[in-house]
Amino acid sequence: MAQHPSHQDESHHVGHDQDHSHDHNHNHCIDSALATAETLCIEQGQRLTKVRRRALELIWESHRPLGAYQLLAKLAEEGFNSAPPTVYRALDFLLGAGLIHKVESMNAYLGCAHADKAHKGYFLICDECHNVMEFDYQDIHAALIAKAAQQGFELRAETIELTGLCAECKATNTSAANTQGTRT
Amino acid sequence: MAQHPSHQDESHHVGHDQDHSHDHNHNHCIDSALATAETLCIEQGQRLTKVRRRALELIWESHRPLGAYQLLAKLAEEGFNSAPPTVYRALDFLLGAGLIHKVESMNAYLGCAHADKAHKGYFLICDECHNVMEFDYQDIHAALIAKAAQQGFELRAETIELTGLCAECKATNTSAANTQGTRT
DNA sequence: ACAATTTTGTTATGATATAACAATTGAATC
DNA sequence: GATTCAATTGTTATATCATAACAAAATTGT
Repeated sequence: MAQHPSHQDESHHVGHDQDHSHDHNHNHCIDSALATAETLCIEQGQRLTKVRRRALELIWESHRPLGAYQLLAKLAEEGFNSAPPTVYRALDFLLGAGLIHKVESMNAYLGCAHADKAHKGYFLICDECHNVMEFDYQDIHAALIAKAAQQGFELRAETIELTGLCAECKATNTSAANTQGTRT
Repeated sequence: MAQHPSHQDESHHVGHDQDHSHDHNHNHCIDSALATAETLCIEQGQRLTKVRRRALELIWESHRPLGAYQLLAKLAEEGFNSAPPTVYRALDFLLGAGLIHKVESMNAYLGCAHADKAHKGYFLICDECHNVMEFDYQDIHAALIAKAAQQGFELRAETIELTGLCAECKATNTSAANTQGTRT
């Protein structure tokens, strides 16, 4: 069900248009994500309609978290309806199915690298280049559940958004402006 | 500098208009927070002007995270300027000084219970009553720094927003609708 | 008082998201 | 195939959250 070999604490790099050779083939990610989505939806009797499917693809194709209106523009280019409810409905569906995350601090949407129903969204967000890396961390997950339970709180979803400076920007920043300034 | 005895992993309850007898005197929190704010600002040569000070008070007086426009309305009632930049400037200042947090998933603002410059915002947010409890957890903090460093990422700020069902709502929910439905 | 800086006032607009209701499509049954 | 019901999409309007840009006023240091 997961599109990556299931390491316990794996990380998934999102972004880096210019250089993802060190990473993996992003097209493979998209294909896997879509396949997973199909399976999940069928299993749950939900309909991955044209606009929902295409929205998911576009989100995956984007190398950064995608804003709702950015996504809407892309959909409109392809002949889909261009009114906001179109995109928000697709996003709601995909969020509900656990196929994407919302990065709250960016008001932007990102393919879920773990396609689970656990609603965990753990992100490293670079202040400079705005690339986002999703990570998983079972120990943290367990600790948070325990901490919540200790307060009598029943945990349903977790959002962790860590901001700072990514490795690339830390390197380039000291010498010159980084190469990832463009956004789209 | 902290307004609570400095437990390692303390929790601070925000909310519960009807019942905070089990908790502590909220007025004390406000007074302490304001005193801390004064001290911090003086130390750093920053000016806690009337509108900034009153904004901070109002945020603390609110028993739930306060939206920018809610705060703006309260300020306007008291004769402050009623245009959005007024409130966003105050919020920016208070955020920058580490005196408040933004709850990203609610677009709302909350007094920082630890008045530190570490920019940690760890929250338990109830889906039902929308009360928010801030907590601190040094082990998680350390683990996140380590995890980030492992990716070459230099951590600057942390946001953890955990949603689910609080103890009160878990109890009341099973029998009847909870008593905290109103939103100010 | 004067100049420099910070803060606030003011107008306008941008960006994100939802409400409400009509029209269409899909799926299940007759 | 026609009928019915539910889910999805279209459409218009509006709510909510946030910032740009520049003018006016207040504060600080000299």
